[in-house]
Amino acid sequence: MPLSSETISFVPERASDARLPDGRIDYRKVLNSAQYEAVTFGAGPLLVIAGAGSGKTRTLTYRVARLVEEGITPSTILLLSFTRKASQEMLRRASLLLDKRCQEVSGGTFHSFANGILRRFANRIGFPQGFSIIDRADSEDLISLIRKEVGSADEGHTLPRKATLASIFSRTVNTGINLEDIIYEEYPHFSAQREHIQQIWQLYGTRKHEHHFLDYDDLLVYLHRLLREHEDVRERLALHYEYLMVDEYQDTNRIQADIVTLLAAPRNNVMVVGDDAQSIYAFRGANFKNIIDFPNRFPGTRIIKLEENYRSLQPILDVTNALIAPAAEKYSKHLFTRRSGGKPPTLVAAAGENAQSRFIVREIARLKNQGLSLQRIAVLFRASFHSFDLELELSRGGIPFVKVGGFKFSESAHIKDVIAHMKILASPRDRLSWYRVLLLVKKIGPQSAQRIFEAVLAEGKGATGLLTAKLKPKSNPALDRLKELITAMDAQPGHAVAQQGLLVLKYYLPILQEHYDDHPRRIRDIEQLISIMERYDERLDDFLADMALEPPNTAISGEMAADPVIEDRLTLSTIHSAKGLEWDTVFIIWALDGRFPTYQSIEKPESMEEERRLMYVAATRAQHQLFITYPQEVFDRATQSVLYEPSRFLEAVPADLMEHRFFDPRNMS
DNA sequence: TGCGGATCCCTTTTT
DNA sequence: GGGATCCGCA
Repeated sequence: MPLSSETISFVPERASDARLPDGRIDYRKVLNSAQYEAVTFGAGPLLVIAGAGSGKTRTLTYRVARLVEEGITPSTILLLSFTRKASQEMLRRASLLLDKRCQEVSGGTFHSFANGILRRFANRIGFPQGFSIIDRADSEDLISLIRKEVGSADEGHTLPRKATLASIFSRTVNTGINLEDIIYEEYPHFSAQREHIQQIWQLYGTRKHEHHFLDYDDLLVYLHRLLREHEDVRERLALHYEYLMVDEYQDTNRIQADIVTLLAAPRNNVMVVGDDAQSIYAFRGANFKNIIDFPNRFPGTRIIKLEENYRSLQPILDVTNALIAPAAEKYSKHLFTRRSGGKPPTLVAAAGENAQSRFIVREIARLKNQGLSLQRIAVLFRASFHSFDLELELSRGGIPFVKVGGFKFSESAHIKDVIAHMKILASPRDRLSWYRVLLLVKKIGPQSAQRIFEAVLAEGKGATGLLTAKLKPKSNPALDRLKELITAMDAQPGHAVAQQGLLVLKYYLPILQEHYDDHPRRIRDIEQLISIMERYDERLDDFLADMALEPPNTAISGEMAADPVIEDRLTLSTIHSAKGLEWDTVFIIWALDGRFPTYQSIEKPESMEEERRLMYVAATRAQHQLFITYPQEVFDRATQSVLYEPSRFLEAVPADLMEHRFFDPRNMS
């Protein structure tokens, strides 16, 4: 588990410190005046602008405790946050403050909340037999099938790749801008193909509907539609949820803001918390103007600013304030701290990529010798692949780490393969999963897969239809093995999820060994997946929904990362996945112009603003020590150019606020 | 029709 | 360095 030190440093107040004589929590004593005001705010709309490290989580936690303490029924409080982990953590802390009633507070991500509601009202949205959630990879696979059908009849032009198509589609859904305009504005090089793209888009919608698939965006779209078009449902929900709280409001998109508005009316007991300076999800349709517009949506909004920073020492805060100063943000804040002392952050120019990695390894070894535990250190980067070289050096140096963000465990081919076998039992009409399963069988290619799928469908008996369907090549030993698997899984008493997983593993093992040289590692991954399955008993649908909505966010790579015995590990994380967390010591690597900011964003002013906020988010994770490093000269394949300038965002930081160093392992002893 | 090999492309962040 | 695509062979 990627433990942030925040998890560790949160010490629930000792009863004697934090209680009034009558045993109630003494909020005034443990909160500053702005936090206190937010926590004790009564009814109506409330906007809390919470600067980095200003006790945002603390404020939400105490507010939950306070509402429950006042007698509000916990399940009528709805806490929407960015990750399920974040909301669980808040409820856990609230429980420590008050009691376990806080665990009954409703909460989760927008997507998981939507999933729950839509399952209850599936008949209202046209899916009386339910639906399955497809993740980004599934959605790309579906798009890819359609893409092949539509083909590109035009001479010389090629259609965008599946991933690009998926991004275009998601963008139009989440921003509400129509497809043509998205293409013209953001993908002008595909303008000539816009009619084909439009066609794929329409077919994608039809196919999803036929298969009862909802992709991530659909969860929000259908929830929105449900609330808008079924007033009785909206009213029921709005009456049920007396108090709404939304964390990280700066990262919501238009649909999410509308959902909040619909759920809140007419009481409008809605509290949103966020920081416009930390908005980093515009690429997925988030619009930080939501937070600016909140008071317009909810007239009479009380605005509270949390401006005292409890996280970072003054020298770090000086640097982060300088980093964000040039940003065109709307809610101005003046972050200050009473935590003086500490050294200025260090800016390190390394001789090259590997020198940068070696610097990190050397520095971390030094910190560890000084007694700092690895759990309290993180290395942050813009893109997942930026840590590859460092991962090798860390392994070589014997420093255990966990990597968060980027490619996920659940996205790797072998995990998807195993899950596809479970899915064909749960939803036998799922074409994607059938194709995936069938293509793994020897001698079966796309043509046969399609025929077999149609034949099974025609049997109308679920996955076991494969046993009776008449298939062309009469004998195929490999296919017979698949039939045996389906028989065995179907015969599983009660269909215990983990038992089915074990059957799949046994069947899949030879395929895995043939396909991958690194099968031992992949087998371990699957075993880990099976241990996750054990938590679900016989609830296969829940398991599959959770794998799509809340997959484990840690990427497994390398021996060190996979060893469960080692507790104290360094965290490697994308900046996006580090949001909301904090560590004693933070390293930001690849602060090199062209990498961070990425070369893709350099020509786009809005993207550059977002990159700047990312740098701000990264730097504000540090409590006591901050290192920013960049390799001095690197050849970049993508742009065919040499990158050598430090990140332009560093120009905003006066030279005397940082200590400047140069590192070349060849010149060191 | 399946499959392996060669070649040309682009390479971010996540629910 | 990986995916999409094309081509030739079984």
